[in-house]
Amino acid sequence: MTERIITLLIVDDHPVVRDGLRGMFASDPGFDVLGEAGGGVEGVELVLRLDPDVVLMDLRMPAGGGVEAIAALTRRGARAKVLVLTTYDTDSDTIPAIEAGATGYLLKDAPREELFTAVRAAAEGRTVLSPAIASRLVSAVRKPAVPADGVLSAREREVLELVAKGTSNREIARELFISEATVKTHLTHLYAKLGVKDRAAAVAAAYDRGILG
Amino acid sequence: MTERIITLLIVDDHPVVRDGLRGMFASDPGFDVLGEAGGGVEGVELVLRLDPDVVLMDLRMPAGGGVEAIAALTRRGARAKVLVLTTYDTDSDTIPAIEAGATGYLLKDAPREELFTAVRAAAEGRTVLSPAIASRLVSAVRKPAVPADGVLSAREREVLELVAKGTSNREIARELFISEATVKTHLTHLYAKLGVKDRAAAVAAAYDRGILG
DNA sequence: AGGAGCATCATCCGATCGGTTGATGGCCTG
DNA sequence: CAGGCCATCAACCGATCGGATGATGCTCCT
Repeated sequence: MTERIITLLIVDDHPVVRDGLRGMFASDPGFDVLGEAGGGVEGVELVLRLDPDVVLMDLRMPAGGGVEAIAALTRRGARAKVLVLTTYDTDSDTIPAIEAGATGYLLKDAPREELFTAVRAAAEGRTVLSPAIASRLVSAVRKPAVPADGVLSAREREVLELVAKGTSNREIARELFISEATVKTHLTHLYAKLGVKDRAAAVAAAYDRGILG
Repeated sequence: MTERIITLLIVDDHPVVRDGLRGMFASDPGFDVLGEAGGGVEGVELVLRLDPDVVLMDLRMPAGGGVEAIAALTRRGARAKVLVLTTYDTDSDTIPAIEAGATGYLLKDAPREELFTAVRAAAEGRTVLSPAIASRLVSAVRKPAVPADGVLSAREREVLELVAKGTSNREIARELFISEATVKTHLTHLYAKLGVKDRAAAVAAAYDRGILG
């Protein structure tokens, strides 16, 4: 792998941040900042024109949101990898940004070396996530495990799974080698636990809480 | 934050790997390997008995799969953080492992220092993902954005939404200012479209296809 | 103009469900 | 060892559902 120079584009509404990043990357001959934009719309234009390897993108911007910009680039099949650089890890746009096609997601307080590493990784298409973001992602995926799933007993879950497949009580009984009465008992119990009154609502509640899915 | 010693448990079916890891961590006074297990079942037992800070867990094991072991620990509310250490990044158990409650996920070829860092991070509850795994996670999150419905008519969706809330046909009729007969017609139609035979299965199918949720 | 799809309504009936009450035995925890 | 949670079973009954069938009127597209 040849040590190519990585071309960059900086998109951030704060001139101070843009200058800071520009200076930082200028100090390393492995990078070349092609340009800057102060908003998402302008950023998309520049990306299409300058075709950088990596785009450092802020999310919160007045002139064209970062997420929309990322989505626009993804839609147009831009070659550039987008590395989100944001200030707050509490940002609610985290997941949307990643869904929109961001290659990485870092906090602005990341140390200089980490930033460099991340940009190189992004240029190669590798995913880079700061720990806080990784946690958030994991939580998003884990929605089934975390939210108190210990509510239903194993047997009750088993019955519920069959219910979700459209199985009748009698069939469930046969399937699980128990009597229909027992199936009904399990159902009444899990209705109470889920706070619903029929099987359809139970299935919905189970999906909402990640018990099914 | 006091620099506490981090206690470890190693779960892997290969003695060589166990020895290697043990030796590696023995060389650093910041870690204390409490024990080893050769399988998931044994691993769970040891975790409950020794109560380590971090568990290094292999996924592919003959005696009790890693994913099951992680799920078991999560279910029992074990304090230990699980750091998955596997050989292949193509492992299909990646997502399940994380869903089951793994705190981190690394490849075995990770450099020694990275491993140490990851263990310390895991001990603090921070999420650690190797790049390949991060990519996989991102893909998993990004996937659900695609699915389109369009199958059901607006009215049918409306009925289905109420069904998911446990509303009876009669109540749905009142709610939508139509007759109960009409509600049933909508239902039979949407059952056919979704390929199911009752309301519970319809709700499940709708969640699976992203029509509800 | 004609057909397709949608929304609306009606009736009838067997199948299924949900609620209730009551009971037995196993397992774990305090 | 008592009390709690779980799994199991029973019998009964009213409420609800699902299926079949047939019909009317609307809109959209061809």
